[in-house]
Amino acid sequence: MNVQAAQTWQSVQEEVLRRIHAREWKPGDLIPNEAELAKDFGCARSTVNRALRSLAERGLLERRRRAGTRVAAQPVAKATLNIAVIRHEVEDRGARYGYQLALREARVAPTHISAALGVGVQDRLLHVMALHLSDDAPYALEDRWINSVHVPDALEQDFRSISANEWLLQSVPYTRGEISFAAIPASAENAKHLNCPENSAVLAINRLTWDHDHSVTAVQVLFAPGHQMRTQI
Amino acid sequence: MNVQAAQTWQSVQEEVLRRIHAREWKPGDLIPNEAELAKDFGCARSTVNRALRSLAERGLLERRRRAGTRVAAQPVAKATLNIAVIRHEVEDRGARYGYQLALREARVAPTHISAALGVGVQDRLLHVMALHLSDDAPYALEDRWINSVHVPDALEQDFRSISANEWLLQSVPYTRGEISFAAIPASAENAKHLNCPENSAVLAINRLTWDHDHSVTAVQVLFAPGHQMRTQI
DNA sequence: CATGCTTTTATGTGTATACATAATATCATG
DNA sequence: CATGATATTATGTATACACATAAAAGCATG
Repeated sequence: MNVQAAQTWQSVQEEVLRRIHAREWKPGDLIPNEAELAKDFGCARSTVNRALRSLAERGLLERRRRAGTRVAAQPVAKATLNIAVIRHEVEDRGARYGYQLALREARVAPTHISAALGVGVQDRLLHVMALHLSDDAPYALEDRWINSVHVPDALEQDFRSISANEWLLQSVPYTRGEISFAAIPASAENAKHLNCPENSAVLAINRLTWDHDHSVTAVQVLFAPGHQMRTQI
Repeated sequence: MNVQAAQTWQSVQEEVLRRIHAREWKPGDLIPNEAELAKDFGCARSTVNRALRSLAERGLLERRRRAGTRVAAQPVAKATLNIAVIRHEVEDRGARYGYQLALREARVAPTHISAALGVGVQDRLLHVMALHLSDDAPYALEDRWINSVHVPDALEQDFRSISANEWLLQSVPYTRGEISFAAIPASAENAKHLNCPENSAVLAINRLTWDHDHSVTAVQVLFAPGHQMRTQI
Protein backbone atom coordinates (compact mmCIF):
# COMPACT_ATOMS: atom_id res chain seq x y z
CA MET A 1 0.00 0.00 0.00
CA ASN A 2 2.69 2.39 -1.04
CA VAL A 3 1.80 6.03 -1.32
CA GLN A 4 3.75 8.43 -3.47
CA ALA A 5 6.81 9.81 -1.78
CA ALA A 6 5.61 12.48 0.62
CA GLN A 7 8.67 14.50 1.44
CA THR A 8 7.43 17.04 3.91
CA TRP A 9 5.92 16.54 7.34
CA GLN A 10 3.02 18.73 6.26
CA SER A 11 2.16 16.43 3.40
CA VAL A 12 2.34 13.43 5.72
CA GLN A 13 0.05 15.27 8.09
CA GLU A 14 -2.38 16.05 5.30
CA GLU A 15 -2.52 12.44 4.22
CA VAL A 16 -3.08 11.30 7.80
CA LEU A 17 -5.81 13.91 8.18
CA ARG A 18 -7.38 12.74 4.94
CA ARG A 19 -7.49 9.17 6.20
CA ILE A 20 -9.08 10.29 9.44
CA HIS A 21 -11.66 12.44 7.72
CA ALA A 22 -12.38 9.76 5.15
CA ARG A 23 -12.88 7.34 8.06
CA GLU A 24 -10.24 4.98 6.74
CA TRP A 25 -8.98 5.32 10.29
CA LYS A 26 -11.98 5.67 12.56
CA PRO A 27 -12.19 7.30 15.99
CA GLY A 28 -10.61 4.95 18.48
CA ASP A 29 -8.65 3.02 15.85
CA LEU A 30 -5.01 2.17 16.34
CA ILE A 31 -3.02 3.41 13.37
CA PRO A 32 0.18 1.86 12.01
CA ASN A 33 3.32 2.69 13.89
CA GLU A 34 5.76 5.36 12.83
CA ALA A 35 8.21 2.98 11.20
CA GLU A 36 5.51 1.46 9.01
CA LEU A 37 4.08 4.79 8.03
CA ALA A 38 7.55 6.03 7.18
CA LYS A 39 8.03 3.08 4.86
CA ASP A 40 4.56 3.65 3.40
CA PHE A 41 5.17 7.31 2.78
CA GLY A 42 8.74 6.84 1.71
CA CYS A 43 10.19 9.21 4.24
CA ALA A 44 12.14 9.11 7.48
CA ARG A 45 10.54 8.15 10.77
CA SER A 46 11.34 11.59 12.19
CA THR A 47 9.19 13.15 9.52
CA VAL A 48 6.26 10.94 10.46
CA ASN A 49 6.93 11.69 14.11
CA ARG A 50 6.75 15.42 13.47
CA ALA A 51 3.45 15.08 11.64
CA LEU A 52 1.83 12.83 14.24
CA ARG A 53 3.12 14.77 17.21
CA SER A 54 1.61 17.93 15.84
CA LEU A 55 -1.75 16.22 15.30
CA ALA A 56 -1.60 14.89 18.84
CA GLU A 57 -1.04 18.42 20.14
CA ARG A 58 -4.15 19.46 18.27
CA GLY A 59 -6.06 16.70 20.01
CA LEU A 60 -6.80 14.57 16.94
CA LEU A 61 -4.52 11.72 17.87
CA GLU A 62 -3.69 10.08 21.16
CA ARG A 63 -0.21 8.71 21.52
CA ARG A 64 1.30 6.54 24.18
CA ARG A 65 4.66 4.92 24.28
CA ARG A 66 4.63 1.29 23.47
CA ALA A 67 0.83 1.40 23.09
CA GLY A 68 0.93 3.20 19.78
CA THR A 69 -1.09 5.96 18.21
CA ARG A 70 -4.86 6.01 17.91
CA VAL A 71 -7.40 8.37 16.45
CA ALA A 72 -9.01 10.34 19.27
CA ALA A 73 -12.39 8.80 20.06
CA GLN A 74 -13.93 12.12 20.89
CA PRO A 75 -11.64 14.80 19.66
CA VAL A 76 -11.69 17.58 22.19
CA ALA A 77 -12.11 20.75 20.23
CA LYS A 78 -9.43 23.09 21.44
CA ALA A 79 -10.55 26.63 20.99
CA THR A 80 -7.59 28.92 21.34
CA LEU A 81 -8.60 32.43 22.18
CA ASN A 82 -6.03 35.12 21.75
CA ILE A 83 -6.22 37.50 24.66
CA ALA A 84 -4.35 40.42 23.20
CA VAL A 85 -3.84 43.94 24.42
CA ILE A 86 -7.28 45.52 24.21
CA ARG A 87 -6.00 48.40 22.12
CA HIS A 88 -4.76 45.97 19.49
CA GLU A 89 -8.02 44.09 19.57
CA VAL A 90 -9.93 47.27 18.78
CA GLU A 91 -7.46 48.43 16.15
CA ASP A 92 -7.46 45.04 14.47
CA ARG A 93 -11.19 45.44 13.97
CA GLY A 94 -10.45 48.60 12.09
CA ALA A 95 -11.90 50.86 14.75
CA ARG A 96 -10.49 53.92 16.48
CA TYR A 97 -9.26 53.12 19.96
CA GLY A 98 -10.01 55.31 22.92
CA TYR A 99 -9.08 55.08 26.56
CA GLN A 100 -10.48 56.68 29.70
CA LEU A 101 -9.16 56.19 33.18
CA ALA A 102 -12.12 55.97 35.52
CA LEU A 103 -10.47 55.38 38.87
CA ARG A 104 -7.06 54.97 40.42
CA GLU A 105 -6.63 54.47 44.14
CA ALA A 106 -4.36 52.66 46.54
CA ARG A 107 -6.43 51.02 49.21
CA VAL A 108 -7.15 47.91 51.18
CA ALA A 109 -8.77 45.42 48.82
CA PRO A 110 -11.95 43.43 49.34
CA THR A 111 -11.13 40.13 50.96
CA HIS A 112 -11.84 38.04 47.88
CA ILE A 113 -9.21 40.07 46.02
CA SER A 114 -6.56 39.97 48.72
CA ALA A 115 -7.18 36.26 49.15
CA ALA A 116 -6.89 35.62 45.42
CA LEU A 117 -3.68 37.61 45.27
CA GLY A 118 -2.37 35.95 48.39
CA VAL A 119 -1.61 39.19 50.24
CA GLY A 120 -2.54 40.28 53.74
CA VAL A 121 -6.02 41.67 54.25
CA GLN A 122 -4.49 44.93 55.46
CA ASP A 123 -2.15 45.45 52.51
CA ARG A 124 -2.95 48.42 50.36
CA LEU A 125 -3.20 47.49 46.71
CA LEU A 126 -3.50 49.59 43.60
CA HIS A 127 -6.99 49.61 42.16
CA VAL A 128 -7.44 50.84 38.61
CA MET A 129 -10.61 51.03 36.55
CA ALA A 130 -10.55 52.10 32.96
CA LEU A 131 -12.82 52.14 29.98
CA HIS A 132 -11.62 51.06 26.56
CA LEU A 133 -13.50 52.60 23.65
CA SER A 134 -14.00 51.51 20.09
CA ASP A 135 -15.00 54.38 17.79
CA ASP A 136 -16.04 56.31 20.92
CA ALA A 137 -18.43 53.58 22.06
CA PRO A 138 -17.70 51.65 25.26
CA TYR A 139 -15.87 48.46 24.32
CA ALA A 140 -14.58 46.99 27.54
CA LEU A 141 -14.36 47.93 31.17
CA GLU A 142 -11.14 46.93 32.91
CA ASP A 143 -11.33 46.55 36.68
CA ARG A 144 -7.90 45.74 37.99
CA TRP A 145 -6.08 45.23 41.27
CA ILE A 146 -2.31 45.30 41.16
CA ASN A 147 -0.22 43.69 43.83
CA SER A 148 1.74 46.85 44.57
CA VAL A 149 3.56 45.10 47.38
CA HIS A 150 5.44 43.11 44.76
CA VAL A 151 5.08 45.58 41.89
CA PRO A 152 5.87 48.89 43.64
CA ASP A 153 6.69 50.55 40.31
CA ALA A 154 2.99 50.52 39.56
CA LEU A 155 2.44 53.18 42.24
CA GLU A 156 4.47 55.62 40.15
CA GLN A 157 2.28 55.22 37.11
CA ASP A 158 -0.79 57.40 36.75
CA PHE A 159 -2.32 55.22 34.01
CA ARG A 160 -3.85 58.25 32.37
CA SER A 161 -2.26 57.81 28.97
CA ILE A 162 -1.24 54.16 29.03
CA SER A 163 -3.62 51.51 30.31
CA ALA A 164 -2.62 49.22 33.15
CA ASN A 165 -3.24 46.43 30.67
CA GLU A 166 -0.41 47.59 28.42
CA TRP A 167 1.90 48.91 31.09
CA LEU A 168 1.94 45.61 32.97
CA LEU A 169 2.61 43.56 29.85
CA GLN A 170 5.55 45.77 29.00
CA SER A 171 6.93 46.12 32.47
CA VAL A 172 6.11 43.17 34.64
CA PRO A 173 6.77 39.57 33.64
CA TYR A 174 4.55 36.75 34.67
CA THR A 175 5.20 33.07 34.60
CA ARG A 176 1.71 31.66 34.88
CA GLY A 177 -1.89 32.65 35.16
CA GLU A 178 -5.46 31.54 35.45
CA ILE A 179 -8.22 32.75 33.22
CA SER A 180 -11.94 32.24 33.36
CA PHE A 181 -14.89 33.23 31.21
CA ALA A 182 -18.39 33.82 32.45
CA ALA A 183 -21.55 35.72 31.69
CA ILE A 184 -22.66 38.09 34.43
CA PRO A 185 -25.32 40.78 34.85
CA ALA A 186 -23.94 44.30 34.69
CA SER A 187 -23.98 46.09 38.03
CA ALA A 188 -25.33 49.63 38.18
CA GLU A 189 -21.81 51.01 38.09
CA ASN A 190 -20.67 48.74 35.26
CA ALA A 191 -23.80 49.58 33.30
CA LYS A 192 -23.11 53.30 33.65
CA HIS A 193 -19.61 52.89 32.23
CA LEU A 194 -20.64 50.52 29.49
CA ASN A 195 -23.65 52.65 28.66
CA CYS A 196 -26.07 49.75 28.85
CA PRO A 197 -29.07 48.87 31.03
CA GLU A 198 -28.40 47.50 34.47
CA ASN A 199 -28.33 43.69 34.57
CA SER A 200 -27.48 43.43 30.88
CA ALA A 201 -25.70 40.18 30.11
CA VAL A 202 -22.03 40.96 29.74
CA LEU A 203 -19.09 38.71 28.98
CA ALA A 204 -16.57 38.74 31.81
CA ILE A 205 -13.00 37.57 31.60
CA ASN A 206 -11.17 37.15 34.87
CA ARG A 207 -7.44 36.80 34.94
CA LEU A 208 -5.03 36.22 37.77
CA THR A 209 -1.33 36.24 36.99
CA TRP A 210 1.71 35.22 38.96
CA ASP A 211 5.42 35.74 38.68
CA HIS A 212 6.79 32.59 40.23
CA ASP A 213 5.34 32.72 43.75
CA HIS A 214 4.26 36.34 43.74
CA SER A 215 0.88 37.37 42.48
CA VAL A 216 0.99 40.21 40.00
CA THR A 217 -2.53 41.28 39.23
CA ALA A 218 -6.17 40.29 39.29
CA VAL A 219 -8.28 41.77 36.57
CA GLN A 220 -11.84 41.54 35.38
CA VAL A 221 -12.59 42.72 31.89
CA LEU A 222 -16.25 43.26 31.06
CA PHE A 223 -17.17 43.54 27.43
CA ALA A 224 -20.10 45.60 26.25
CA PRO A 225 -23.29 43.61 25.59
CA GLY A 226 -23.27 41.87 22.23
CA HIS A 227 -19.54 41.32 22.25
CA GLN A 228 -18.38 38.04 20.76
CA MET A 229 -15.06 36.27 20.99
CA ARG A 230 -14.43 34.19 17.93
CA THR A 231 -11.97 31.60 16.82
CA GLN A 232 -11.50 28.74 14.40
CA ILE A 233 -11.26 25.11 15.34
CA MET B 1 29.16 32.59 28.65
CA ASN B 2 28.97 28.85 28.68
CA VAL B 3 26.10 27.24 30.48
CA GLN B 4 26.24 23.73 31.78
CA ALA B 5 25.43 21.11 29.21
CA ALA B 6 21.66 21.16 28.80
CA GLN B 7 20.85 17.90 27.15
CA THR B 8 17.13 18.04 26.65
CA TRP B 9 15.04 20.49 24.66
CA GLN B 10 12.93 21.01 27.77
CA SER B 11 15.92 22.20 29.76
CA VAL B 12 16.92 24.53 26.96
CA GLN B 13 13.37 25.83 26.95
CA GLU B 14 13.43 26.36 30.68
CA GLU B 15 16.65 28.30 30.52
CA VAL B 16 15.30 30.46 27.70
CA LEU B 17 12.14 31.05 29.71
CA ARG B 18 14.21 31.96 32.74
CA ARG B 19 16.11 34.54 30.75
CA ILE B 20 12.88 36.02 29.45
CA HIS B 21 11.28 36.14 32.87
CA ALA B 22 14.43 37.51 34.45
CA ARG B 23 14.40 40.20 31.74
CA GLU B 24 17.88 39.26 30.60
CA TRP B 25 16.13 39.18 27.25
CA LYS B 26 13.48 41.89 27.25
CA PRO B 27 10.29 42.07 25.21
CA GLY B 28 11.24 43.05 21.69
CA ASP B 29 14.87 41.97 22.06
CA LEU B 30 16.60 39.91 19.41
CA ILE B 31 18.07 36.82 20.98
CA PRO B 32 21.20 34.97 19.79
CA ASN B 33 20.72 32.68 16.84
CA GLU B 34 20.22 28.96 17.10
CA ALA B 35 23.80 28.08 16.29
CA GLU B 36 25.16 30.33 19.03
CA LEU B 37 22.69 29.09 21.60
CA ALA B 38 23.54 25.53 20.69
CA LYS B 39 27.20 26.26 21.34
CA ASP B 40 26.28 28.04 24.58
CA PHE B 41 24.14 25.22 25.82
CA GLY B 42 26.44 22.53 24.53
CA CYS B 43 23.79 20.79 22.46
CA ALA B 44 22.82 20.37 18.83
CA ARG B 45 21.07 23.10 16.89
CA SER B 46 18.03 20.87 16.39
CA THR B 47 17.56 20.75 20.13
CA VAL B 48 17.58 24.52 20.36
CA ASN B 49 15.24 24.66 17.40
CA ARG B 50 12.77 22.37 19.11
CA ALA B 51 12.81 24.49 22.26
CA LEU B 52 12.42 27.81 20.47
CA ARG B 53 9.81 26.58 18.03
CA SER B 54 7.65 25.41 20.88
CA LEU B 55 7.97 28.77 22.65
CA ALA B 56 7.05 30.51 19.42
CA GLU B 57 3.94 28.35 19.15
CA ARG B 58 3.02 29.50 22.64
CA GLY B 59 3.37 33.08 21.54
CA LEU B 60 6.38 34.00 23.67
CA LEU B 61 8.83 34.30 20.83
CA GLU B 62 8.53 35.65 17.32
CA ARG B 63 10.66 34.00 14.71
CA ARG B 64 11.37 34.96 11.14
CA ARG B 65 13.77 33.45 8.72
CA ARG B 66 16.92 35.38 8.29
CA ALA B 67 15.62 38.08 10.66
CA GLY B 68 16.15 35.94 13.74
CA THR B 69 14.21 35.31 16.91
CA ARG B 70 12.91 37.97 19.24
CA VAL B 71 11.03 38.01 22.51
CA ALA B 72 7.40 38.86 21.82
CA ALA B 73 6.83 42.52 22.63
CA GLN B 74 3.33 41.92 23.86
CA PRO B 75 2.88 38.24 24.35
CA VAL B 76 -0.62 37.35 23.28
CA ALA B 77 -2.00 35.16 26.02
CA LYS B 78 -3.41 32.13 24.31
CA ALA B 79 -6.20 30.68 26.36
CA THR B 80 -6.94 27.21 25.11
CA LEU B 81 -10.41 26.09 26.07
CA ASN B 82 -11.19 22.45 25.77
CA ILE B 83 -14.63 22.04 24.34
CA ALA B 84 -15.29 18.47 25.28
CA VAL B 85 -18.36 16.31 25.12
CA ILE B 86 -20.70 17.83 27.70
CA ARG B 87 -21.16 14.51 29.47
CA HIS B 88 -17.43 14.26 30.05
CA GLU B 89 -17.31 17.84 31.26
CA VAL B 90 -19.92 17.06 33.89
CA GLU B 91 -18.37 13.76 34.88
CA ASP B 92 -14.92 15.31 35.15
CA ARG B 93 -16.33 17.65 37.76
CA GLY B 94 -17.33 14.62 39.74
CA ALA B 95 -21.04 15.12 39.19
CA ARG B 96 -23.73 12.74 37.97
CA TYR B 97 -24.62 13.38 34.36
CA GLY B 98 -28.20 13.51 33.17
CA TYR B 99 -29.74 14.06 29.78
CA GLN B 100 -33.20 15.06 28.62
CA LEU B 101 -34.30 15.43 25.05
CA ALA B 102 -36.56 18.46 24.85
CA LEU B 103 -37.39 18.63 21.18
CA ARG B 104 -36.71 16.83 17.92
CA GLU B 105 -38.24 17.96 14.68
CA ALA B 106 -37.42 18.09 10.99
CA ARG B 107 -38.49 21.41 9.61
CA VAL B 108 -37.56 24.43 7.56
CA ALA B 109 -35.03 26.42 9.54
CA PRO B 110 -35.03 30.12 10.35
CA THR B 111 -33.21 32.01 7.63
CA HIS B 112 -30.20 32.86 9.79
CA ILE B 113 -29.67 29.14 10.35
CA SER B 114 -30.11 28.05 6.75
CA ALA B 115 -27.86 30.89 5.65
CA ALA B 116 -25.17 29.93 8.17
CA LEU B 117 -25.35 26.31 7.07
CA GLY B 118 -25.41 27.29 3.43
CA VAL B 119 -28.54 25.33 2.55
CA GLY B 120 -31.66 26.41 0.70
CA VAL B 121 -34.28 28.31 2.69
CA GLN B 122 -36.79 25.56 1.88
CA ASP B 123 -34.63 22.64 3.00
CA ARG B 124 -35.92 20.77 5.98
CA LEU B 125 -33.26 20.42 8.66
CA LEU B 126 -33.19 18.43 11.85
CA HIS B 127 -33.68 20.55 14.93
CA VAL B 128 -32.78 19.07 18.30
CA MET B 129 -32.96 20.68 21.71
CA ALA B 130 -31.71 18.89 24.78
CA LEU B 131 -30.91 19.63 28.37
CA HIS B 132 -27.74 18.37 30.00
CA LEU B 133 -27.93 17.93 33.76
CA SER B 134 -25.30 17.89 36.46
CA ASP B 135 -26.51 16.20 39.66
CA ASP B 136 -30.08 16.72 38.40
CA ALA B 137 -29.60 20.48 38.05
CA PRO B 138 -29.69 22.08 34.61
CA TYR B 139 -26.15 22.39 33.34
CA ALA B 140 -26.39 23.30 29.68
CA LEU B 141 -29.04 23.67 27.04
CA GLU B 142 -28.09 22.43 23.60
CA ASP B 143 -29.99 23.95 20.69
CA ARG B 144 -28.84 22.31 17.49
CA TRP B 145 -29.61 22.26 13.81
CA ILE B 146 -28.20 19.42 11.78
CA ASN B 147 -27.71 19.66 8.06
CA SER B 148 -29.73 16.52 7.35
CA VAL B 149 -29.34 17.10 3.63
CA HIS B 150 -25.70 16.09 3.97
CA VAL B 151 -26.05 14.02 7.12
CA PRO B 152 -29.17 11.96 6.33
CA ASP B 153 -28.20 9.35 8.95
CA ALA B 154 -29.16 11.86 11.60
CA LEU B 155 -32.81 11.47 10.63
CA GLU B 156 -32.70 7.87 11.83
CA GLN B 157 -31.51 8.81 15.29
CA ASP B 158 -34.06 9.64 17.94
CA PHE B 159 -31.49 11.25 20.28
CA ARG B 160 -33.39 10.04 23.30
CA SER B 161 -30.54 8.13 24.91
CA ILE B 162 -27.52 9.61 23.19
CA SER B 163 -27.17 13.34 22.74
CA ALA B 164 -26.70 14.86 19.31
CA ASN B 165 -23.48 16.26 20.74
CA GLU B 166 -22.01 12.80 21.22
CA TRP B 167 -23.62 11.11 18.25
CA LEU B 168 -22.24 13.63 15.80
CA LEU B 169 -18.72 13.45 17.20
CA GLN B 170 -18.75 9.69 16.86
CA SER B 171 -20.46 9.50 13.54
CA VAL B 172 -19.80 12.55 11.43
CA PRO B 173 -16.36 13.94 10.77
CA TYR B 174 -15.67 17.60 10.35
CA THR B 175 -12.67 19.30 8.94
CA ARG B 176 -13.09 22.81 10.27
CA GLY B 177 -15.34 24.96 12.37
CA GLU B 178 -16.03 28.34 13.82
CA ILE B 179 -16.71 28.95 17.45
CA SER B 180 -17.80 32.05 19.27
CA PHE B 181 -18.43 32.96 22.89
CA ALA B 182 -20.88 35.56 24.09
CA ALA B 183 -23.03 36.53 27.02
CA ILE B 184 -26.74 36.73 26.24
CA PRO B 185 -29.94 37.18 28.22
CA ALA B 186 -31.94 33.98 28.62
CA SER B 187 -35.15 33.94 26.60
CA ALA B 188 -38.35 32.85 28.30
CA GLU B 189 -37.99 29.37 26.80
CA ASN B 190 -34.31 29.06 27.68
CA ALA B 191 -35.01 30.27 31.20
CA LYS B 192 -37.67 27.62 31.65
CA HIS B 193 -35.27 24.86 30.67
CA LEU B 194 -32.36 26.21 32.66
CA ASN B 195 -34.60 26.91 35.62
CA CYS B 196 -33.47 30.48 35.96
CA PRO B 197 -35.18 33.90 35.71
CA GLU B 198 -35.86 35.26 32.25
CA ASN B 199 -33.07 37.55 31.00
CA SER B 200 -30.50 35.98 33.29
CA ALA B 201 -26.99 36.40 31.91
CA VAL B 202 -25.98 33.10 30.36
CA LEU B 203 -22.79 32.09 28.63
CA ALA B 204 -23.46 31.05 25.03
CA ILE B 205 -21.13 29.06 22.83
CA ASN B 206 -21.98 28.96 19.16
CA ARG B 207 -20.36 26.44 16.90
CA LEU B 208 -20.61 25.89 13.19
CA THR B 209 -18.82 22.92 11.72
CA TRP B 210 -18.00 21.89 8.18
CA ASP B 211 -16.83 18.75 6.48
CA HIS B 212 -14.88 20.12 3.55
CA ASP B 213 -17.49 22.17 1.71
CA HIS B 214 -20.56 20.78 3.41
CA SER B 215 -21.88 22.26 6.59
CA VAL B 216 -22.56 19.71 9.30
CA THR B 217 -24.24 21.41 12.18
CA ALA B 218 -24.89 24.72 13.88
CA VAL B 219 -25.27 24.55 17.61
CA GLN B 220 -25.76 26.96 20.45
CA VAL B 221 -24.95 25.73 23.93
CA LEU B 222 -26.25 27.85 26.79
CA PHE B 223 -24.77 27.27 30.19
CA ALA B 224 -26.71 27.83 33.37
CA PRO B 225 -26.07 31.18 35.08
CA GLY B 226 -22.89 31.22 37.12
CA HIS B 227 -21.09 28.80 34.84
CA GLN B 228 -17.41 29.47 34.36
CA MET B 229 -15.00 28.18 31.79
CA ARG B 230 -11.50 28.06 33.17
CA THR B 231 -8.06 27.48 31.85
CA GLN B 232 -4.40 28.14 32.59
CA ILE B 233 -2.18 30.42 30.62
C1' DC C 1 -3.37 -18.09 40.47
C1' DA C 2 -1.33 -13.93 41.94
C1' DT C 3 2.86 -11.30 41.95
C1' DG C 4 6.83 -9.42 40.49
C1' DC C 5 10.76 -9.65 37.11
C1' DT C 6 12.18 -9.46 32.23
C1' DT C 7 11.63 -8.75 27.49
C1' DT C 8 9.78 -6.43 23.79
C1' DT C 9 8.06 -2.63 21.35
C1' DA C 10 6.44 2.01 19.99
C1' DT C 11 7.15 6.52 20.92
C1' DG C 12 10.37 10.24 22.57
C1' DT C 13 14.44 12.54 21.97
C1' DG C 14 19.43 13.97 20.85
C1' DT C 15 23.10 14.39 17.16
C1' DA C 16 25.40 15.37 12.87
C1' DT C 17 24.67 16.60 8.40
C1' DA C 18 22.66 18.51 4.41
C1' DC C 19 19.90 21.31 1.81
C1' DA C 20 15.65 24.56 1.33
C1' DT C 21 13.76 29.03 1.85
C1' DA C 22 12.74 33.65 3.21
C1' DA C 23 14.39 37.94 3.96
C1' DT C 24 17.86 41.14 4.51
C1' DA C 25 22.15 43.31 3.02
C1' DT C 26 25.22 44.40 -0.54
C1' DC C 27 26.69 45.49 -4.91
C1' DA C 28 26.52 46.61 -9.80
C1' DT C 29 24.54 49.18 -13.25
C1' DG C 30 21.74 52.38 -15.74
C1' DC D 1 20.46 57.81 -6.86
C1' DA D 2 17.14 54.41 -7.87
C1' DT D 3 16.63 49.67 -9.19
C1' DG D 4 17.28 45.18 -9.73
C1' DA D 5 20.53 41.21 -9.44
C1' DT D 6 23.29 38.63 -6.11
C1' DA D 7 25.26 37.12 -1.85
C1' DT D 8 24.56 36.18 2.83
C1' DT D 9 22.33 34.49 6.81
C1' DA D 10 18.98 32.60 10.17
C1' DT D 11 15.38 29.67 10.43
C1' DG D 12 12.94 25.49 8.50
C1' DT D 13 13.14 20.88 7.53
C1' DA D 14 14.60 16.07 5.90
C1' DT D 15 17.66 12.12 6.97
C1' DA D 16 20.12 8.34 9.26
C1' DC D 17 21.39 6.86 13.41
C1' DA D 18 21.49 6.00 18.32
C1' DC D 19 19.78 5.53 22.69
C1' DA D 20 16.08 6.60 26.38
C1' DT D 21 11.78 5.48 28.34
C1' DA D 22 7.06 4.06 29.20
C1' DA D 23 4.09 0.47 28.99
C1' DA D 24 2.34 -3.83 27.55
C1' DA D 25 3.13 -8.67 27.19
C1' DG D 26 5.28 -12.68 28.56
C1' DC D 27 7.46 -15.46 31.94
C1' DA D 28 8.98 -17.36 36.27
C1' DT D 29 8.31 -18.15 40.88
C1' DG D 30 6.03 -18.40 45.22
